[in-house]
Amino acid sequence: MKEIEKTLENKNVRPTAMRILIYKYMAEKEIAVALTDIENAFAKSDRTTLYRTLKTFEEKGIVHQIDDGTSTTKYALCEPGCNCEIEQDLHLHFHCSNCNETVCLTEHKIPHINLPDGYVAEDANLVLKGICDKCSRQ
Amino acid sequence: MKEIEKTLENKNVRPTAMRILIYKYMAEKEIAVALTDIENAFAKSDRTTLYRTLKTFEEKGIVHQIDDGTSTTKYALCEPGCNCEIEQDLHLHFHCSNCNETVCLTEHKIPHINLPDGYVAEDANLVLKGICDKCSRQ
DNA sequence: GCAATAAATGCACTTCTGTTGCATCAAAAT
DNA sequence: ATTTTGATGCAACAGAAGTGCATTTATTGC
Ligand SMILES: [Mn+2]
Ligand SMILES: [Mn+2]
Ligand SMILES: [Zn+2]
Ligand SMILES: [Zn+2]
Repeated sequence: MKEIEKTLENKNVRPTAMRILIYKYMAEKEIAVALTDIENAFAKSDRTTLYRTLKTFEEKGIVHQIDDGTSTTKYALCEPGCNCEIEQDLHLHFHCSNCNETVCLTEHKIPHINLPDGYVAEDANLVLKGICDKCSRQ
Repeated sequence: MKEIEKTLENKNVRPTAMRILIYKYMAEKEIAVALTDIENAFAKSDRTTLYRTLKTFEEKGIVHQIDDGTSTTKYALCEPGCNCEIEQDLHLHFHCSNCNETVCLTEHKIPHINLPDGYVAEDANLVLKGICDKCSRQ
């Protein structure tokens, strides 16, 4: 608990009760979560607050946004040592079409791509879809 | 015009007036288009019809859907010879953060990725974001 | 501690995109 | 010509994202 407070403070985010709860929630899940997931997890919560909390977390490099191809944006805690604010950590993401969960594969970086002349890449998003390890082992 | 009719018929899609217009519109643009783009291009058009037309086109392998990370789904005509219905053509897409246009880079296939044990990939989406050739030459 | 100030939260409401149900219209088959 | 099928148009809905403003809570300077 004190741990989380310190983490937030280190990132210049005031550790309010709600923020600590959200951080804790995300830390316990190993999968990426949507705004609605958090909303459902905390009955007594306001969507806007959660929304703005995630936005703040993202701006301060505490979480990163994931576009997994479903229509809902997901979020996941950044790895310790990740410097999202400064430069993107271009790892890939996996979305399971069976359990609908999305995970960060932080060890798997997006390979460098040679683009046609004139194109300058600044960011990249690679999402693989299929069956995740949990689902395939059943 | 007759060309388009034949193309549609070959894909088992009845060449109605609206469908021919939509196909023509997409063929003239070299960039991926959103439902709203088509809607705006044809004053006298109904969103639902356009929506269902794109859906039909996709099912019949005439267009493919593109998730470029903006909140709106884009569509682009499939290359002649592309067999989307049977197996995905996993080329990459480029989204320009300056002009906001998305293009297919059909020559650039998504590289094979080695996944951790248990993960089975069936589909992949790779979008590069940055400055496109048109914008970088200015 | 207390007033002034700034930040965080909660509520209401809006916009945008995608989607469905159902009635109507047009085309194809018998 | 009648039946049947497919396409279109209107209306309404759902989900996610985002904004404005009032209120509450925390922080700062005195
Ligand atoms: Mn991630
Ligand atoms: Mn494409
Ligand atoms: Zn799974
Ligand atoms: Zn551009």
